[in-house]
Amino acid sequence: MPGTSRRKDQRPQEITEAAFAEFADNGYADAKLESVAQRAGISKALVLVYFKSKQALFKAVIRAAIAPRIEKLDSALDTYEGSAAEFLRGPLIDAGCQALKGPLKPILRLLIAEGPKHPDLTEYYHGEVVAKGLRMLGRLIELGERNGEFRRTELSSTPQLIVAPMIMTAVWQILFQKYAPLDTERVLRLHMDLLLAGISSHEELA
Amino acid sequence: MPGTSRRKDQRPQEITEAAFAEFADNGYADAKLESVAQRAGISKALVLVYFKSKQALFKAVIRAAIAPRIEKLDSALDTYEGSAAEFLRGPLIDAGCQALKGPLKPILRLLIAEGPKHPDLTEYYHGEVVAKGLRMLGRLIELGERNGEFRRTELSSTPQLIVAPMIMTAVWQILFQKYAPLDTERVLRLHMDLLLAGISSHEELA
Amino acid sequence: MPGTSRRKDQRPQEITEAAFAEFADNGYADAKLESVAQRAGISKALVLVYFKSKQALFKAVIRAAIAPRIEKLDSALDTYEGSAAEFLRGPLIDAGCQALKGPLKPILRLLIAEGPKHPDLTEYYHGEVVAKGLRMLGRLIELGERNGEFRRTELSSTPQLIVAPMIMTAVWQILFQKYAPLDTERVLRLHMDLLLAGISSHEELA
Amino acid sequence: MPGTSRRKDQRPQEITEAAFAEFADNGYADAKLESVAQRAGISKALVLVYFKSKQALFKAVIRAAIAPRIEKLDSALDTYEGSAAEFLRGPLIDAGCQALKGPLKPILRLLIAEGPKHPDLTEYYHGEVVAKGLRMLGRLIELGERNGEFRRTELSSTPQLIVAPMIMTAVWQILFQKYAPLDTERVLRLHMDLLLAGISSHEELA
DNA sequence: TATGAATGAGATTTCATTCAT
DNA sequence: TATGAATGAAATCTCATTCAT
Repeated sequence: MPGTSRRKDQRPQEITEAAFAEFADNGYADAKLESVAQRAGISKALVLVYFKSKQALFKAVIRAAIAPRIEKLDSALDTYEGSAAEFLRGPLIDAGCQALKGPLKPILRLLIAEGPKHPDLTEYYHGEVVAKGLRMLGRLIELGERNGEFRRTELSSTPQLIVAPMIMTAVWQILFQKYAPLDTERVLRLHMDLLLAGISSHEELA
Repeated sequence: MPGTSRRKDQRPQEITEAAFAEFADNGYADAKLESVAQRAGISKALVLVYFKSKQALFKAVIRAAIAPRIEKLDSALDTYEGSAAEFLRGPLIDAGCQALKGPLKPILRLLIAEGPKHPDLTEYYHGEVVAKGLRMLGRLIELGERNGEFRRTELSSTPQLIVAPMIMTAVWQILFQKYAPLDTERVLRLHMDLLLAGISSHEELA
Repeated sequence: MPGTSRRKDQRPQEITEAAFAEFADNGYADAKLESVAQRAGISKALVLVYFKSKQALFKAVIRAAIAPRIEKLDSALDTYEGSAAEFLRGPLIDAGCQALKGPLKPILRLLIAEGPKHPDLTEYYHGEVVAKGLRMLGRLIELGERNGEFRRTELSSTPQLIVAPMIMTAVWQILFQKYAPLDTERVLRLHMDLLLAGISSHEELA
Repeated sequence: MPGTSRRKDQRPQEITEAAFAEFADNGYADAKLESVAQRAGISKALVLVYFKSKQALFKAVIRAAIAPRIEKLDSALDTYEGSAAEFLRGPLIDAGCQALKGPLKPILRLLIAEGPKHPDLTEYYHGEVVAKGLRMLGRLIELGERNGEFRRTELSSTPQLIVAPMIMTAVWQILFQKYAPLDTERVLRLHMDLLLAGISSHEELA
């Protein structure tokens, strides 16, 4: 029954949420606008009123899923007080666990599958999320080095290594969680232990 | 073309190779049997004579791409003579670099994208390649611990951490290589340095 | 805008004008109510308040475009004083040129394209415009024959021949004006010269 | 039942013929591939195997309908022996009558309706058919003038006037044939009489 | 009157798959 | 074995039209 004139401004979000679920479940190609519409409780056509095409919807979904991460990152380190090591062990691992419980895996999966066809998406994701996050980590390591917490290594210029286990875990859980579960927190914590042991400047003194 | 090369037993391989290229270029959904046939220099219909369906072809492709990795792994460590650290720094990093130059990325991409729809594939991949490799790495670490090379850590029970940077690099290069290239060898080497520093039993004290 | 100009009775005309432009530009099938509404500065729904359907709008547009022609015709000859030949050379050619500068071409195009689906439209057009005009031309020729200006021919019963070049020119300009422009006035004038030469009663006697 | 492997080379023509009928009946926009397929006794999909899209099919149809006219034109005048006037009265009128019985009207209707959206089609039609035909007529008139059959007029540079009644008749029959039939041959013959009277160098006086 | 929101119906197009040869 | 010809099923997208406000 048309003309219900419902919350127009909620609709886009309702749709992207429904679409995110559909895309996450089935991947881009197997996602059907029909299903998206059903999940959102609306007609197929209305989806296309709000998003010009399936592709446009997809991009909107990815952006909408990514956007919230951006703000968190920005303020995370700035407001932090404490040693670099404590940050790595505390907030960073927490953030990693959160991400792995949240939509990181679907996003990663969708990006890996469809990214090569949508360079603008990967560029956006890299610029807005990844590069920023890595820069922050790089600065953190440098801080630790200047502090004397860490010895000088090349880690600050390759901060990807800090989060590599997070990516690995995501991939693992996407592929193998069913046959060989991997405990996120345990992995991240162990990695951080080893990494900190590897870069700390002096525990060997003791 | 060597004698029109129409021997029945070469065909399957010719087709899976063509199909691998097509799948790698376009992903599963956008791969067209027509293109596969063209790449293989045969007719679309013949593809389906050898492989009952697109899905069956896909599975065959993945298996064919994975199979060669299996044998390599098996013999790698057994025949090795030298310290655990040397193995990690030498053959392992080499293998990682090789994999990243070879078909690891396409395979990873295809598995991540389509894996959830083909549990048998991921199970197979896990059982035949991943689990074996990780077991080997676990044993290697234990060996080093018994050697006295490494201190006792939980690494041997979470050997994924050893290869996490390889996965991370693959993902990175799939997504961002265009905007922010990442040098495989440098990453793997740095990671190994830090990891070994983290687990070494620090004779450096002496 | 004169006082928001929202007087109910202007609306229909505003809409048919907008619609005429849209139909003329895109043809019936490719004309979109959305565009009509935009051109008229109103909402799509309001178009359908005034005209029950796209088809109804189309008919109204054609009628509105045709209507003004009717009156002109009626009085044209009645008030004319002078010889038949002078009328053909003067007012008639002028009218033809006017028509070809005005909406004759769009109307013709729309009628030809959509007419067969709307017999009532073509019937109306024929009855109200074409037949009347032709009857007038027939009477004019008869007048000239009685006058002695023209010899007796069958032209008076086939007055379409008098305006054939006008139709031809319209069609030509619709299709080929871009590649091979045709000068309206030159064509009509030449035709009239030849026609009058063909029917005049005796100048060859001299 | 697939695989019938019928006359592959007849199919394109079968399809264009079916499509011509469908387009002629319904116009481009209302023509449905489904109907075309039915008329051709094949499946919708097969139409698109032979013609990449509806538009491509349309163009092929127009070209196929036009092509045969081209050859006829070329040889028409060249082989003719006799006076210019005889040609105009004989073969030309015959050709006109033929055209009006044949597919001229549908082609004209389709071109008028869709031409503006397909400039390549109208350009092709103009170049291959119209311009050639008109050039021929122009030469014919000049011939007659040199013969002494005709007096010097501008007709040779505006030969469209010779065929204007043909176009007019086509348009008339498309629109009004039902309410006010127009006899093709009578119209063309009368026009030719008047035209020849208008341009003849009137030795008839003597 | 006027509109924004919503939908239903339908058409083109794509492609894996089948079958006769 | 090998293929060309053919099709069925499905999915995106378009748009006139409706309805509640």
